[in-house]
Amino acid sequence: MKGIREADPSRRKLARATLSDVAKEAGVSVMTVSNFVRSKPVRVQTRKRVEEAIARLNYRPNVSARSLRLSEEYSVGIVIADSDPAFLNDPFISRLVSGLSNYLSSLDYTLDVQGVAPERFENATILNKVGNEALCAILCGPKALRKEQFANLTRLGQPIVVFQEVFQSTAPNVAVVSQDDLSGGKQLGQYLLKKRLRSVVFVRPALDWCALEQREKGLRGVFAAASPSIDVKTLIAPSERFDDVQQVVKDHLAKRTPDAIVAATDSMAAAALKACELSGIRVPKDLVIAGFNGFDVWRYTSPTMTTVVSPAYELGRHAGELLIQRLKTGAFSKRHVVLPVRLQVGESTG
Amino acid sequence: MKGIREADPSRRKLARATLSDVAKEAGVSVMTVSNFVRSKPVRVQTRKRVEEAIARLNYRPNVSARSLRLSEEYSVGIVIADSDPAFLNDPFISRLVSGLSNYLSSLDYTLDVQGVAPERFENATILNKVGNEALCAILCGPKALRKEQFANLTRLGQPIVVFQEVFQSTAPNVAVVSQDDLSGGKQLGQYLLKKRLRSVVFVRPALDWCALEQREKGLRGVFAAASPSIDVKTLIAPSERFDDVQQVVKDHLAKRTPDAIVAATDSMAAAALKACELSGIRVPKDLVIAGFNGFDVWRYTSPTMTTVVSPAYELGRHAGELLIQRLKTGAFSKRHVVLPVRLQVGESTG
DNA sequence: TTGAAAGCGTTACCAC
DNA sequence: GTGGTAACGCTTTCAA
Repeated sequence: MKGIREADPSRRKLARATLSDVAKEAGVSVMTVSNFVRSKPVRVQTRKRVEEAIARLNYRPNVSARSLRLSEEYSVGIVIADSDPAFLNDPFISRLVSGLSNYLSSLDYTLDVQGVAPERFENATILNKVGNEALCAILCGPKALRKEQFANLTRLGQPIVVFQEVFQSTAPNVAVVSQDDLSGGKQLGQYLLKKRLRSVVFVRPALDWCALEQREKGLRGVFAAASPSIDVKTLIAPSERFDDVQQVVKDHLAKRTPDAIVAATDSMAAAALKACELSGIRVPKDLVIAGFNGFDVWRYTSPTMTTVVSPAYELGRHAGELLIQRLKTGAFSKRHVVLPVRLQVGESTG
Repeated sequence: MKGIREADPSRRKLARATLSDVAKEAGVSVMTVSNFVRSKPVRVQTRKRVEEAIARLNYRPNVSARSLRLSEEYSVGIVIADSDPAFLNDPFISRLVSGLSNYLSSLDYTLDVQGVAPERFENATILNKVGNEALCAILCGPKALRKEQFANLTRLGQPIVVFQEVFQSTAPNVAVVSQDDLSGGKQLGQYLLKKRLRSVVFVRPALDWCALEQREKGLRGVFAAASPSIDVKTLIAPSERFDDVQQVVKDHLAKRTPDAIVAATDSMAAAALKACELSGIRVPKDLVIAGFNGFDVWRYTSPTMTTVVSPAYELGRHAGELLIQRLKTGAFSKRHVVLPVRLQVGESTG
């Protein structure tokens, strides 16, 4: 009988070569093979035989068995609450996940990705299996809901990093990683202040989203401190979808033309720009526009968009570092990390 | 002694409650708990005790142990070769992965995501461990390299779906899922034919990329068949980066102005549009522009972009279905799937 | 340097 | 309906 058991079509998985299959094939003991696989010293002569046997049998280690034995999973999960089924499509999220994934890969960790509708967050299967040593989460939805989800995450006991949240982590297993959206709002506000504006409209989606609050707060703070006469209005679009934003801005412009529109994200700013174009309002001549994120959208518009650049990739990478360190040392080195953002001036503000 | 062992900070992971911990706590056997967890019939009375014990101990099943026992991982991996570290940032990839992830989640499967530089593909850790029942892959780079990677993937023995590849799958464990880029090129060509063009420039990155070849082939085929007098040139940008494309198009426009520019993707088309703008060429009046993908970029430009819409999300979803069916039945129902694309006319072609 | 045995947490199988 | 036992593939421990 050969080392590999026959494939059984009724089984889900093809039977694969195991350590002992390789051992038999190479005429050595299991431990010798195991040592070889884990780069422990093995005599050159034996080493060669093992190497050949592995190649012949196409052996690859079974991570489940290894994990079970070591109580280490070498795997991290990320749950992303988003109302869009194409949750990775958000450039903030795609960059963040890329950064996290790359850092983990460099340490031979695996990243499990799962998106979930905000209201079904608790049902995400990734939360109900112990298969990851640690978790990351991006929450979404009304504050009360998020608070509950945050509390439930804490209760899981695993090391967890939550992105872009306002809540304080009360448990030693939870850390929060954010970008400085408050400062982003301030930076943009201070820049716009120089434009001697009298009226500003802040466009945001109806969705309760923590970063947006900070952006608006920073912006309003600057204007309020500088001059009480500047009129700052908030315009709420039914969603952050292009058409919704465009419509809401268009309707507003039909009534009056402000000096500036600041949108919660660049793509919303692009929608506002389109609305201006359709309303015959020239940007930046009649009206200036700015957004947040600084990913790619700012390049595509004409004029190019003034924006506040988000360090999304670094957010993911940073979370990875924090988590791995937590796993290695048993404690988070920091429980709250805030990365800086940076204003990038484009043509849309003159 | 309590059921849960003390946490040992030197260990990577907190010790968690096991089935037998719960069994002791509830005063029943391990099997009863196991049965309960897996929704097998358990007497109501016992059921309640188990339920409480689980809650008290915060028990969650250990997937490694389960996987080991069942030889089922309930996990699929995807390797994405990309020269950009923020590999998920490509909207085609982010949609594809979202579609795959959501389908798998709905069946309680997990998705492991790993990006890798094209030349380091073989080193991707996800390929060297058995921890996924099946794999998906997006290759990238010169054809010869991709062919070798394709062959190596085949050799892994796991069920595999490769996206957007030209190679025939010779092994029963490999399927290829693509979109009909050839037809996309043709559709766009046929539409442009009505514009009575005499000269067309196709802009593409230097990178060898299988979908692009098909798009160009489809496009050229239509023009060649319709009229040998139409001049079709290919303009190669050093990369698909915005600046690179913009520069290359600008340089070309300095020499001559074609009737149409077709770019390999919408973001490249946006770069071409910007180059026209800078060169004082009016779109679509002096020159028409079109791209491929139909994700979001087409909305942001002004004029909006004519494009060929890619079913990226469905590609991912379809691969998921194929893979799960393959795992269940032991054979792929189809070894080659091609999803249709669709022309979407915007303002950039008049 | 190599080998034998125990055990990680779970489930299939068979008794009761 | 419930419980005991063996086994999944691996690594740690201890002996040779």
